[in-house]
Amino acid sequence: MRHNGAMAKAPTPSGPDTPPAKAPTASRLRKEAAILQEAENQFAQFGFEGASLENIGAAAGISRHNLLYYFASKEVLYRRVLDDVLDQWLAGMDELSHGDDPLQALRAYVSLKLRFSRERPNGVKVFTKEVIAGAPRYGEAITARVGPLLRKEVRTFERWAREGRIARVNFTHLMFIIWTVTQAYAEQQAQFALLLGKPALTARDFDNAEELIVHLVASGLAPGQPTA
Amino acid sequence: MRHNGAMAKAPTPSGPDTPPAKAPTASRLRKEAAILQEAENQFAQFGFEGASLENIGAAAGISRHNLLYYFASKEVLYRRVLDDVLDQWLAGMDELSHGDDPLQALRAYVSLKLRFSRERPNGVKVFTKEVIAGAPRYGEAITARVGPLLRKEVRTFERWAREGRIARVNFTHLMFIIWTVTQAYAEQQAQFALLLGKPALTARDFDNAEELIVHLVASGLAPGQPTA
DNA sequence: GTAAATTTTTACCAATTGGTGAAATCCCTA
DNA sequence: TAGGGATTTCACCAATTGGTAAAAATTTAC
Repeated sequence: MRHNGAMAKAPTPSGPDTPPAKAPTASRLRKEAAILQEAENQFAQFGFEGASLENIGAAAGISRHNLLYYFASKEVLYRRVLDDVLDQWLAGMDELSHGDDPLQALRAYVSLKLRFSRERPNGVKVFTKEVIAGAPRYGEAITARVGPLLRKEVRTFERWAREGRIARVNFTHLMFIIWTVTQAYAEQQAQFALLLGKPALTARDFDNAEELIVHLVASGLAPGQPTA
Repeated sequence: MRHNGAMAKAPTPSGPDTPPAKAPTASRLRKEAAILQEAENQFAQFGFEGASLENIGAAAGISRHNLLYYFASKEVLYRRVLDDVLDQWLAGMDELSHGDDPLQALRAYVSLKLRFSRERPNGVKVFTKEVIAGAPRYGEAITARVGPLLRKEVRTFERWAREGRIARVNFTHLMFIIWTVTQAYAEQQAQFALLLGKPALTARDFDNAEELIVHLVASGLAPGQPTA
């Protein structure tokens, strides 16, 4: 049950293995951020095995050896990238339960998730590639960090259903579907753009997607329907 | 507008570059099939760059050099894997337009697509990884082969909408969403299983998914609604 | 049974991979 | 300006990468 999450981004101020543990300088943080960003790009395009530290370093303007000074290994770097993505996602999920109106909360969640897909597509891509590969390096974190929040979310849905505010469907799968669809607009951007005959997806395309997704979810959850 | 599709699986019996062009023996076909299958597995797990011909060959029981005798290069092998997947998908898509009842046709399509995801998850994974990477090696085929069928499909939906049999939504995005959701149950199997607390997805899970997906699509397309 | 074609193996290549350990350099503080 | 920690570079490693060319072995055809 190790946590291992991204909260470790701020180095633990004390620990058995890190005697003094000074605060990292601003320049160090800047450099780490630059590395993380390039790592996100490269991992997104080539996956864990396919990406090379050499290229990541070059894109960030430093040598591979220097990169290894900031991040002890490829895997450490990779995990940090995933931690960042998961942090943002989970923060958004937490807000879902807090809304009053179910559909309004769902719309806000879909909107948030789509915005993330639009603004940080590469983060989404790294995560999905990890999952596609069978989550060999991040399965633990998914179980430990996503699982509890998902169950909490499902309980909220079930409460709403008991109150007759939404129809009762399989809420776990509903969450799977919402995740999948919103993330697809990051992952599959290239394909969607090709098929729409344009060089890239526009804000308008994301709006269209949001409208349709919300419409599908809303009509599927409209109370007083044949329960699915 | 080269076609380049998988119909080339059966070697063209005559051509300017292949003087006699004999039919491949059964043993050769068997060996090629074995290689293709292992390639599908390895590409699914490691992506194009991450997978190695050495391992693919080993898994298929032959040496890398021998593999290179059957497939001239890594990229040729990769394309053949994708061709196979696309062939099956497009065949299923073609049937969509042929149904009489829109919802029945959609249900059949969702079911077919999910079955494919269940039976050949690795094929789906290879395709999605290619798309995530920006379709650098298969974009042409997507444009040339998927594009026309998608447009035809959308026209069918629009006809149904004109006839008042389904509500009018953005049908292009609807297809994107149906693709995405059905394929997710292949790609993200590992994550879904983790979050469901089981070692792997079962037939039952796929049934639940199908039920919910069809429910969402059906209620979203129910005629006489606020058009989205 | 021999010739021809198909298949497999061997030898080789230049480039790249992630990573270790030590040396050199830089920069801030006292 | 001297000391000391932080940072960068240098040298090196064993392993692996996709691919070519040719020789060897095997199968097929006559």
